[in-house]
Amino acid sequence: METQWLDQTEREAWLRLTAVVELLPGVLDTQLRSASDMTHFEYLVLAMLSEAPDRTLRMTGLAQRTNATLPRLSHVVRRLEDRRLVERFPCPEDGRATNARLTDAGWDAVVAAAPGHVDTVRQHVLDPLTREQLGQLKEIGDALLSRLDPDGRMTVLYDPERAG
Amino acid sequence: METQWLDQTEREAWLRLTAVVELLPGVLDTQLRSASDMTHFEYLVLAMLSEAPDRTLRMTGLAQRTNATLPRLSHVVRRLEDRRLVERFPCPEDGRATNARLTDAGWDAVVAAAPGHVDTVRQHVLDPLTREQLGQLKEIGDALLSRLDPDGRMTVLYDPERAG
DNA sequence: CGCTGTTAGTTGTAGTGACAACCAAATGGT
DNA sequence: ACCATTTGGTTGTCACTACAACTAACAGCG
Repeated sequence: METQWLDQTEREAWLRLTAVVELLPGVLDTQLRSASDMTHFEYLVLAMLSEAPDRTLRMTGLAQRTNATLPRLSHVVRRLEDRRLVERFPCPEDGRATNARLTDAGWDAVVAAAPGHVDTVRQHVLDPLTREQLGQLKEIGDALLSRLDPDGRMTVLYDPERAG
Repeated sequence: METQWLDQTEREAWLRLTAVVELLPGVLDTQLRSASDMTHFEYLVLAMLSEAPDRTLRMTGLAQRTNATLPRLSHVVRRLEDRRLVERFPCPEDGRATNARLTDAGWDAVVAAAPGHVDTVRQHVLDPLTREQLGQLKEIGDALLSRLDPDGRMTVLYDPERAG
């Protein structure tokens, strides 16, 4: 079967998506690293913990919420533990599982980093889009994620608890 | 000044964008690496060269077309050169500049990799979107890139030569 | 010319992520 | 009860990227 090449519309959309995917992480990382001495991914980890009940989450759950693989998360959490921002302890209910909990220092770190990060997100992503485009972006994102992560294993998009 | 936190619409859009940005590179890398023994970024480099006149581009131009920094590109091109997919030679017109040219083996490699790559892009990105959403994605991408890369230094979006 | 500044690119090194191998606890069938 | 499988997580190694420092060549100006 012949490969179906991209027509102009497809090419235009694809070109821009790749550019965004290539450039956005760098912008986020640079800001957080210089302002708060942490990676965007580290920020995500801390932020997810900060919103969890008892500031505690199992590694697997944390991995889902941060779109990460378990090995990657394990390394990062160990480093965060070295910096006393997070602590790990075995899960009482399941001997295999490990819980990660945000320390007070970790809480302070997220609280300190959040405003600058949110500003960056506004400046580079939210502000340039119209209200209508935000809605479109959500729909497009859902469509893509249905293929990128069919089982929704990584992306916990709806959180009925919070979606008040 | 108080930080303006994200409302629900903003949060929904942002959450999905981060997930896509986090997951898409992995999908592309995995497919290309297993099928063609190359990174998505390496593929981009080879593909851009393959479309250039004389299959040759200056490092700076190549960096722009691949949304990369010069140091990063330099390392990657050296590795590609080790694999005989690319060759470098000093630019005759400008003693400072270096030209990168795709070798015949490099050409064969892109040609071999392209169909599988395009299929992956179709499956994971293009197919799940409607024609209308493709247009929206282009507009959204342009809006974001106007902030992520204001000078358009990295993103060479329009290529009048090819945009029949 | 010579000096200064800018542009083009390379290289060293330190930090991170991917992948595979591994271990331990739980589950399930017989 | 017992063994096989699955689940949850960690660790080691290797490859890649970012950042900074550096070199070489051009350009402008006195």
